[in-house]
Amino acid sequence: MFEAADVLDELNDEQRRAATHSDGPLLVLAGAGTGKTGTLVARAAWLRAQGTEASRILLLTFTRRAADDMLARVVSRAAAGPGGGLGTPRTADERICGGTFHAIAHRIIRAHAESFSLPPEFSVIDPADVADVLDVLRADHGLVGTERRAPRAAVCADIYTRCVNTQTTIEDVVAASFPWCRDFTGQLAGLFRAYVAHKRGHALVDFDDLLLLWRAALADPAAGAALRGLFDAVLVDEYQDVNAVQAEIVRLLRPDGRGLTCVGDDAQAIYAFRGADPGHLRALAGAYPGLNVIRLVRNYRSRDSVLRLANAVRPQSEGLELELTGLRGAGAFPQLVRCHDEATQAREIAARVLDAHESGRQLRDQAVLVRAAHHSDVLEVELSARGIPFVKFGGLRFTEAAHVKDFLAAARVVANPADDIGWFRVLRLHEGIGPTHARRIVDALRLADPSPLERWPAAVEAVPARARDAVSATVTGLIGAAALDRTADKAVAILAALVGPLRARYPDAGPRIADLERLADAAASRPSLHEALVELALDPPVSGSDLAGPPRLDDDYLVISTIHSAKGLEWPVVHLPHLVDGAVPSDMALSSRDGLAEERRLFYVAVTRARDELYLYAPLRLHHRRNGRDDRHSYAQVSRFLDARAQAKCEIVEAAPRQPAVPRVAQLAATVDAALESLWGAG
DNA sequence: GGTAACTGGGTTTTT
DNA sequence: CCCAGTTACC
Repeated sequence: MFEAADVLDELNDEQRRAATHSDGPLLVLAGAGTGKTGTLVARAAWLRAQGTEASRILLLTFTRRAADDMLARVVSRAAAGPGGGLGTPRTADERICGGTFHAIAHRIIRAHAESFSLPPEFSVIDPADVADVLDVLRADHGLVGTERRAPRAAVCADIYTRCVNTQTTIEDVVAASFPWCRDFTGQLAGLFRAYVAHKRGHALVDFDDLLLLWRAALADPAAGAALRGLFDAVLVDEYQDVNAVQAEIVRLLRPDGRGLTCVGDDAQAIYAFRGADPGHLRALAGAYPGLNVIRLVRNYRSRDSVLRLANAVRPQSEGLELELTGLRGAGAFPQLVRCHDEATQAREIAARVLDAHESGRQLRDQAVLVRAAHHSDVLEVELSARGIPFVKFGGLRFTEAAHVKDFLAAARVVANPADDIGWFRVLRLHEGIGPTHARRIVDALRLADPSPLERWPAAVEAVPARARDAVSATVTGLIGAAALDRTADKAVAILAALVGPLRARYPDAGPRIADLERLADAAASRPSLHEALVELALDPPVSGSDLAGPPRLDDDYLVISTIHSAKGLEWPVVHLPHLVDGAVPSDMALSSRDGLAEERRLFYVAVTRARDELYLYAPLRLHHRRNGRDDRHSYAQVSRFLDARAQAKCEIVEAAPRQPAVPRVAQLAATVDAALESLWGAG
């Protein structure tokens, strides 16, 4: 049914050794652009050719996009031969089980909710919801700012998730990463206990719980054997970005290492801030004595000129050294454009984007990669002014927009009436309902007891008179939605229930409601509202245009992305702005050694996204919004990562500010004021 | 007492 | 743009 030979023919020797490695544990150290994805796809294909059923191969990836990409490639090779097949598989046994750790964990937990004694209607809450829960509980635990400033809810949530993902005690996490919260360690412990109890009482599951529950089920003597037995082979991509819990899940899935393949590159570890630790990659050799290590160093992506800079920037790491060798010829030197200020930088980028476009590149062959989402603000204005279309990835997400959160909260209430955070948000949407009233109403519903919806007629007494009609209408609408069967009908009914309060709340309600109509459409195609909600929480649309439907093939636009979101991707032309200390590396990371090391890896990831042309920009005068007038700008240094050795691999260009076309006029405002004075008359 | 409206200061990266 | 803190209204 399937020819592995075709796939293997396209591989080099090391790749083929990795793809056809027999049974024991395998670690593939794959530098950037060395064909890691192709190798993993080939390995999955080879395993199938050896007789492993597709559904018994588990592929764990870092993003949903990476999983879909690889699954499609495996299938297209099997179903349509090399190069063919755009469709996704329809038959279950053709399908490899693939996704992020969180998505797979969710799938397993949802399927076995009863075995894990979870209510089947449990809600999955995102980090913002976690902060909302903590914000409510905070008051009971001596964490409201009175004499000394207590950590805010979002900070508490960060500490909590850090403890979980690194499996470290509060004392150690606070001491290492949140020293200003040291005085509150005791209160935080109480808060976290209450938070866990609250989640269990209201059928809430957060992102961390998904991993913890999967791990606990795997560690259970009875359930573990059954869950392990679901798979014969486990392939893990981007292993340098796993956290302690994920590493243990992998261990529990393949305790003896048979059928385990991990792929990673510790120079590309960029998720320490959320508990990932490339130490788990290095620890694999100790965990599996028979571990086979294969290095991929032949780079198929970038020109030598780009690779020379990449190698100069790449951090050194003990034991896992790796120097990339190019195969695509020399290429032009990367340009380092020293810009007078940010406006100059924006003009220089726009000019080079247009140059490349005129010499035959499509806009979508180019990307601008930034450290922080707001780094492209000035550029976006410049691009709009010049009529250059662009799409932005990363940064603020569609699901973080207020009205989207409102809709998701209402949908969660319908799916899981015990979801107090959802109730809270829906109630507060109404005029005249603040935190206190919302809490009273939620208390009156007694969500922890069975069937809170039936208690609504009594709870309505807790609504202040002037808001009663509006709130009643909304809740009645939601109760009606809960009674419907089809997902599509539910979604429509939920939106209908919200239209009134949304119009009252938002002056620009029209476009917001239009957004939600598309969201309701998207949710309607899912088998259940539950699945739709979790998919949205776990894998939110990355840009507002995502829900507008697939982009037309003739649409051409420049990509703007955070470096984090650009991981694993490549473009023929890459522009890297803001290469000054304070931005790259971020000033948030300057104080710690580890932080700085991660920033360097991030820069390495950015540089290695480029295939042919790489442009680096350093705006040397930055504006600041300060209260004082004197302090309008400061001077920046070219990023410390672009030291003399790295700059030697670049062509250096000076970009001066545009000369003003009109001569400077002194005291212009004084002239105007004097003219105005004549209007006020002689007093 | 509880809410809305205003103001001033701050902003990393994401499953 | 979003949050916290303050003030002014019901």
